[in-house]
Amino acid sequence: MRERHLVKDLAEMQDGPVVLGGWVEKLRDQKRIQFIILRDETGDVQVTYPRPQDEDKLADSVSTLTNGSFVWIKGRLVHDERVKLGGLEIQLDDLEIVTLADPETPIADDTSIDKRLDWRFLDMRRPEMNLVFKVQTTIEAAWRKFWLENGFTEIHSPKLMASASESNAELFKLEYFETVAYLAQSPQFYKQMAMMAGLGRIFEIGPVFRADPSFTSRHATEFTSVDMEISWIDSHEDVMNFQEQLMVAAIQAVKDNHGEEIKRLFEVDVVVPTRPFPRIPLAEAVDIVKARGHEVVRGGDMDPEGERQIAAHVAETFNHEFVFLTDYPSTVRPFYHMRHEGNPELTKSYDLIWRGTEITTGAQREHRIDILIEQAKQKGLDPEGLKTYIDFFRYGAPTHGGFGMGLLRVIMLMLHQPSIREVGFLFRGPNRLEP
RNA sequence: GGCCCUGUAGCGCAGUUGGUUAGCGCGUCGCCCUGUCACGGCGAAGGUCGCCGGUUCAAGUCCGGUCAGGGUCGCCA
Repeated sequence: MRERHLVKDLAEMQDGPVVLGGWVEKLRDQKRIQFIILRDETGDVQVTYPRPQDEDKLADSVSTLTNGSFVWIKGRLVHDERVKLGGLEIQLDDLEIVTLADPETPIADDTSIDKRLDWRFLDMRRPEMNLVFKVQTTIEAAWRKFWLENGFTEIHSPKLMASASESNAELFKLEYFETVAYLAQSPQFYKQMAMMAGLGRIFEIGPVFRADPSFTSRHATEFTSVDMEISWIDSHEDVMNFQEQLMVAAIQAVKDNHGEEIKRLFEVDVVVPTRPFPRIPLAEAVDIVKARGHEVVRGGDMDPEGERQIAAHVAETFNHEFVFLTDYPSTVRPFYHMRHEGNPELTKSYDLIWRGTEITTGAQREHRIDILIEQAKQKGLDPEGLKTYIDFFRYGAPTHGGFGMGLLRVIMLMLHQPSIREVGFLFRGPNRLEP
């Protein structure tokens, strides 16, 4: 493989010969001097070529360049205060055109997100987009580091299933030889299975699918779910405690590695949250929101405006961007959430809200098979249809709990972006299967 | 799926009460330009006004339908 220098390293290098590979961001083609703004995945640099005489092949070659063309540049690095772009430039010695680009691009920086998604590979040449995926990589690495240091095992659960993992709604159905299969909408049952398998602590980062015709800035039909499950917990408080540490680890890592660049490109200050995060029982949160003038109409659950209101309350009262809403009513939670001892109306569950957007649902799970079956029946589910799942609990089960978190929502909120579409590699929604 | 909004050049937009040849900025192309850096100057190309139908002497403009997109709600992560 041909060695090349990266633009981001040039500032620290001494003047001398360099080789760069990248694409033409802008060509300023004057009669006597030519400037190429060259970009690679790490930054922009000016390449300069003063035409030595009227007839010059290299200058003619530069003139053929179009924006977006991929090229090799051979030249000499020169630090020069005149150059506003980083105080340095490359004096061009040789140009190799790898591929010329069509001169007119179908999108520009101010193009709406939907058209930019059509041409995502062009959109992602923007430094902001490059940074988004570096941030994502840093977040996942921080989580993995935390998990590995705390004795977790990684699992990869199947995404093809014979039946629904939770409800029959929102399921994608597909042909499967002589029968049908469904795409997993959650690894929920499998990560619980791992507890009964004695794995103790597990995590999974993987795709999930929801056939939900939802048109909002924070929903997709396929997205990456971050899941964790742990045994031997006393309550959902133990799960929240782990999640806090994960969020702090990720945000600290992003701040350390990309804080300045995020400030420069997104004008966002990355704020590492303090622990513990505020915790508010849901019933109390509903009252707080009501006192602020927003009546939550749906029975005992929080609506999006309520989540924004409670986030505003928490920001004012605790100066905190996160809040755990805890102890949701059993009416709005799935059958496998454990209920409070002595109060079956409430579950040992929580949602994590970050700046007004829900990013996580977590809970202690019901591990006692007879109670689990009873709760399924109360939800109108047929235990026969859940046989594979319920059998997990038949041969001994530890107490356990966990959570699922939307990766794109975390990144969207981290970078203060208006939509998960801005921060995903490619978006999948009810109206989008391409590219 | 409900409600609201938007579809006009490659991109972002303007278009008056329905009235001649549909404009502006960016981009693209051509010529000029010795250090530009949002380079600059001069010029040019580029349009089935989302689509179908209706009203009218006349529709980008009004009406109906339809398609696409956005926001929001429901639902969730």
